[in-house]
Formats: sequence, C-alpha cells, structure tokens
Amino acid sequence: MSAAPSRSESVADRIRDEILNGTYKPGERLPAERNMAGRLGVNRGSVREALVKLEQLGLVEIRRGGGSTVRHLHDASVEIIRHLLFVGGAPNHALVAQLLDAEEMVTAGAARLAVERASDPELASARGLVSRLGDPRTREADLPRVISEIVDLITDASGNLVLRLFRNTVRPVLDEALGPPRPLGRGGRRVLAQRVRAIDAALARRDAGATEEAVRSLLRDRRARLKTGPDSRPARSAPRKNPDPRRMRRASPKELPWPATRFLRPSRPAPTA
Amino acid sequence: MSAAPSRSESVADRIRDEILNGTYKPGERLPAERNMAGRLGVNRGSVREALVKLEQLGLVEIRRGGGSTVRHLHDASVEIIRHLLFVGGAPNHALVAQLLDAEEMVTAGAARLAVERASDPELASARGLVSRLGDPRTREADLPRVISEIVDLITDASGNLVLRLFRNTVRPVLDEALGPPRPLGRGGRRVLAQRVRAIDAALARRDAGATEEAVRSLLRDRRARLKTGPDSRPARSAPRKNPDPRRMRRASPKELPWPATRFLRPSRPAPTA
DNA sequence: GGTCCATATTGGTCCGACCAATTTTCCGAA
DNA sequence: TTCGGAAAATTGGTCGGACCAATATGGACC
Repeated sequence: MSAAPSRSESVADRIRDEILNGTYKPGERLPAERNMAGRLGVNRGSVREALVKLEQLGLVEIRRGGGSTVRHLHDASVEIIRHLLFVGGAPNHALVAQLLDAEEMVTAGAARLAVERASDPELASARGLVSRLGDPRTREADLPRVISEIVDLITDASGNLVLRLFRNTVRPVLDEALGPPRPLGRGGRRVLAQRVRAIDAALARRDAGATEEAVRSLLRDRRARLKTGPDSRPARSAPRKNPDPRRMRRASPKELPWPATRFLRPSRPAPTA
Repeated sequence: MSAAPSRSESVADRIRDEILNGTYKPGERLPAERNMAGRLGVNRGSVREALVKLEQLGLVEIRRGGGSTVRHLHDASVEIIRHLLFVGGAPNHALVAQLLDAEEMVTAGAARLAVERASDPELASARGLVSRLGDPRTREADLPRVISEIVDLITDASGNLVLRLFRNTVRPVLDEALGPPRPLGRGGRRVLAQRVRAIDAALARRDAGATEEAVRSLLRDRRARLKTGPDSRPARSAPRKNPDPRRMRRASPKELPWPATRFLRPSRPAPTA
C-alpha cells in the first residue's frame, strides 16, 4: 500500500523512536553522524538527512563542530504530535484528550469568526453539511468523518490561516486516534439531532455566540464517546469552588504517561525581578 | 551576531522565497535538483538538504523519480508562519491579526484548564507575574514581554502539551511582529491595572470562567494597541445581525494580501452525498 | 588552579558514480 | 489516426571518499 519508506526516512524514524523511548535523553549528545552511519549500516548522507528532518521537528539540535543534541519535547514543533500518538504502542489517551481540548477551543473560536465573516454560500454549505449529522440515513460509521469535515469547514470559513494550518496537524492525528466510533446509544442519536438543530438554528440567525456554544457541545459529546479509560471518569478528589458547572465535563488534563514523561519539565519559574 | 547561515540554509531560504513570491506556483514542478545546484552554484547535496527542509515545512513535496512540486500554502505546516511574517518586506498585518485571534482563543481555553488543574504554587506564581503588569514600577517597554510570559505560564499551567507546542510556534513570531509597544495613553495604564485586578481576583477565587474572560480582555487590549493600519478600522459595509456586540472588536480576518494570496483556495466543497 | 594552544572530533560541503522510480518519447498494432 | 506499450531520458535516493571549518578535548605552561 504505502510507498516503501526511503532509507533516510527509516533512519529518522529509528532515531526518533530512540529519543522518544528514552535511549537518548534531552540535553544529551547524539552519537556522531559517522558512528550512527556505521552502526546502522547506511551512508553518512542518509543519517544526515534523517537528522535534518528531526531538527525540523524540533527534536534535535545540530551544531556545526559540536555534535547533535536532543531537545526537550516541550520545545519541539507541533508536528511532533504526529509521532507521539503511538509511542507506547497503543494510542496515548492523555494525548488524545489534550488534542480534543485544543480542537474544541480552536474550533469554537473559529466558528465565531466564521459566522461573523463567512459568505452566505459558505454558511449554506455549512448548514447542509451539519444537517447530514441529524439525517437518520447517514450511517453511524460516517459520523466521525462528517464531524471532521464540519470542523474543517468551520476552520476554513473563519478565514484564519493560522487556525487552518494548526488543523492540518491536528486532524490526521485525531482521525487516526479516534477510529471507528462506538455505537451511539438509543439516546445518543437523539442528542446528536438536538446538537444539529442548535447549530443550524444558530447559523441561520448568524448568532456567533450561540454557534460557538453549539459547536462546543457537539465536540464535547464526541469526547465523551472516547473509549472509557482512566481519563473518562474525572477523579477529582477535592472538588473545588467552580461556579460554572457546565464546563466540568472535560477530561482531566494530566501529564502524558509513558516514557516521554521525563521530558515534561515543571512550568518555567516566574522571573525573580 | 547570529551565526552565519549554512549553505543549505541559504538555499532553502532562497527557494522558499521564490515559492512565496510566486516564482514557483502551487502544483508546479520545481526545477530538478541538478539544475538548481548548477544555477545556484552549489553542490546537489546542499540543494537536497534544502528541499528536505522545505518538505518538512510542507511547502514542497518530493517524489522519487518525479520531480519536486510546490504545495498549497493551505496544506503547509504551522511552522510556515515563521517564514510568512516578512514575506512582503514589512510584517504582514493580516497575519499578525490572525495570530492574535488564535492566541486569544488558545490562551483563554488554556486559562480555563489551568485554573481547574494548576497547583497552588503555580497559581501563586501566576498571580505574582500578573501583578507586575499593574505595578507602576514596571517599565512600559517590558510590558509586552511580561504579557508574553504570562501567556506562557498559562499555557504551561494548563498541562496541555498540544497547546504548549502550538505556542512554541506562535510566540516568537508575535514577539517579533509586535515589537516595542506604542506608549500607553493616560488611560491605558489605568485600564491595564484594571485588567490585572480582574485576573488576580479570578485566580484567587479559582473561577475558571472569570479567569478566561479576564485573560481575553487583557489580550484584546493588546491587539487594540496594534499599529493603526487598514485592518484596525473594521470596514464592515453591511452590518449584520449580531446579538453579541462585545466581540465586535476583532480585526476583520480577511485573506492575506501579498503574493501568497494565490495560494488561498476556496473552502473545500461539501461532500455531495 | 587557570590559561592557552595543538590536536582530535564533528558537522558542512563537494565530487562523481550508480540505482530505482517516474516521466517522456516514439514506434508499431488496431 | 489513435492507442498501447516498450525503450530512453529524466529525476530523486544512496553511496563512498575527500576536504574544510567550527567546536571540543587534552596537555603544556605559567
């Protein structure tokens, strides 16, 4: 199916894995290009190309004369999330939850911008797409894809290139991570139809605030349908004062588990003066 | 000052510029590596390395046997915004406005998450940093940096790696684009102090919703202080029904001007069935 | 112990060659 | 003429070896 990966690609993948699983730790120096080439049995040029790719990913820093060093995951490029999903083997739930959080923020904001600036045809197109979610004829297996396309549409309609580029990175990872949806319960389909009506009505009125909230609700449901895991039952030991209980549903965003945890440094300290 | 750029870096910059200014258009084939090497007077390997970097940026696609082709800006990596800022010569105002929009969305969301999960020390550190904004002893020239650090702190405290990585890309571009602030008017400092009190109060109560709104207000002011340009006077010809006038201040997110406009394709059409 | 310099290490670039995937050219069959 | 397919040209991928320049290392010297 997929084209055979080039040699430099394989090498890049291998070094990337060794970094992510802790073989090479942040701040450490990587073996010299010549050594790696010898060890992997490939030409030095291939190793070079691999390192250049990893440098663009923000995973390593190459310094002429000095060796290459591993950088902290915190300082990498967003693109790194493409490579983070399956680091432990199975999709990392914490990362997926964080992606969904980010997607919700950005999409809600984009929806607001979109309603404020989108042309009537764009809006009509969006309404048509949204209505498919409520249509009983749409197969359940297609729902995730349709939702994904709605988010795309909203993002594009916002006219914000930055959001679009961000989505370019987020979408494929989420699509792969979420996979086929769990079957909607008896009530699930009804709730979905309800969300659809809310979005449609908000769009019809060009009501930015309402659209934002409606889109948020839709995406929240999506997250709730995530495979039940340690994250889905918010284990808040000491409930805190929170005057807005509507927003309590989000998965608790704890730090990523697996090997990469070691990259997570404490928040940068506040300046002393 | 800055280290002399490597040869492959120069080549990458040059090809990137030629793509962004329209010399090579999306979908077109780039000259063969051997030709480019000859034309630029460098070794083919250097051209190769440059192309690999541009491929990681999502600007070109390299296919073994077939040439390299230019990709649409819409499909590039977020990292491309680092290179987009100065394409026309001066900082692109539309892009900066879009960056500020994106930053506001993400930071507001991160603030919510942060309040819900941050430890008390983290919160205290945040409050300390925020209070510096209101302190009359803080020089005006330092205010942008302090705000930038507050956003960093909020982002980190949210515990969301995706948001952190996104910020890694956004922050340097915004810091460079905004540059030294325009002097605050007589009322400006007072308004700032007011924002600071709002954030501090919200943090003290661990009120997620209030914190989110307060942070939003702070960032909005920042955008308002952007250099007056064609963007800052929202030229909305036909005012539309919008029941939430509080949010009307955002710069109208029109398409990017300059040569790159040609990359902006219409929103992807809704599926037909 | 600290400074400074010769040397080793290491990334950056170049040359020339060959392989493999793709594209283009062109000729013969329908 | 048109279409299909084989041959040739084009083009990216990898290799090996060589030299330069920036950095790191270690030891002599003060």
